[in-house]
Amino acid sequence: MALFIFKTEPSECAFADLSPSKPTQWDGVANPGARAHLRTCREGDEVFIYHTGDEKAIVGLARVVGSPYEDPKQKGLNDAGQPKAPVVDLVAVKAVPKPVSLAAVKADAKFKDFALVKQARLSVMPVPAAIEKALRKLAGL
DNA sequence: GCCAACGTTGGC
DNA sequence: GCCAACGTTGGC
Repeated sequence: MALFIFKTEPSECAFADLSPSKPTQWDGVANPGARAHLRTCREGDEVFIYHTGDEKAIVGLARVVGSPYEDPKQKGLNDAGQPKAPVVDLVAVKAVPKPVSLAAVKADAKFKDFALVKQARLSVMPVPAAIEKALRKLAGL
């Protein structure tokens, strides 16, 4: 079971907009690297929702429902025969007890190679197994 | 197929 | 509001 981080503008699709029961389609991912990560999502994977903008913090935990599929608004396959614009459905699990700010992640040397601080403009990324525990702990999970 | 110019994201 | 990072586009 994998853990991911999805970044979002809270004004676009905030964690609070996700429902615990009715899956929300997570679309609009354009960056090729982010899309590649999105294609690796599987049923039951967990997703930290990170708010950009003024908050800059991991605020919630969600869960992947089903498998990635083609964005109905952008159909088509890439060269590898995969959906060109993959989307996944998410349901809310819960708000994290302790939001993890970007500043807190940056301040901890354990996370210095983490994509969240290293790679700008990546809106979907996996959380490496090596730091998963530390990140969960920071979030109070 | 290279690379300069441009656009967008997102932190500061 | 600025600017660094980085993807994309288009001229050659």
